[in-house]
Amino acid sequence: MRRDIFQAIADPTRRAIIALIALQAMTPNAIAEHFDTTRQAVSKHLRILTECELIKQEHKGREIYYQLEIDKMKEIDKWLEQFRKIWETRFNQLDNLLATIKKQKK
Amino acid sequence: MRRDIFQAIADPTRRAIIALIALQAMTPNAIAEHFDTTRQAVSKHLRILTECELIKQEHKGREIYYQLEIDKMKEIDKWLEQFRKIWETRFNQLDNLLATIKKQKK
DNA sequence: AAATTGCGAAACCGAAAAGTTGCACATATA
DNA sequence: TATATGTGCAACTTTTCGGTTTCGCAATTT
Repeated sequence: MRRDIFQAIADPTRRAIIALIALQAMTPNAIAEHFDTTRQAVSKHLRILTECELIKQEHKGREIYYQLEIDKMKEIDKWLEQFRKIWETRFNQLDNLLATIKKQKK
Repeated sequence: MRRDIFQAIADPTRRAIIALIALQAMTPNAIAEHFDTTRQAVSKHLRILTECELIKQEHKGREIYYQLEIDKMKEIDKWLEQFRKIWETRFNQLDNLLATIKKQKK
């Protein structure tokens, strides 16, 4: 079982679950109500998300609330960093180009 | 065939390819040299990446250079935005908390 | 023109993933 | 204590995925 964040967010249902509990912690049943699949299927997604520590449980009596581990999401952001550098550089280059053109017009 | 960016970056080889050609456009053969798989396997990954427009081709004679569509990467960044808001808010809350404690000490 | 090179596409295979069904277990309620 | 509720887990099935092999085609090179 590969179990990294990127594989975890590859599934659209899991992305929806993440977005859902980002707003507020929810129980599996409550989460499942938002989807067309069975509770067990959702439960499986929750297990996968838990395994890669994107979410965590909080037991309250017989209910289990799942909440987002927002810090883990930063790892995706961290990976994006290398590309952000590139697109910012390109933007700056464009910026410089525009500045040069402006200067030439004077 | 689902073919979205998140599914595309789920595979570690594809992420490596993306990082590789982010630096400079490369041909399939050149890319394949960096991996332990066959050229055809890499070619398949390239097709998937092309289909979701994360990379694009540039034909030069019989060679095809693949280059990153950096703008498409921004879509991941865009998705992250909703969570960035959350972690920045939490950071500010922590900040406020610390400020309050500091004030109380006075 | 013939051989070589760079490449994509199709067919096939094994492994992994996603979903369903059925069950077990703990907590709460009657 | 018996029953209902909230949940996870294991077994099974179907689908998807990543890889290899084989082939075909176009652009070079000889």
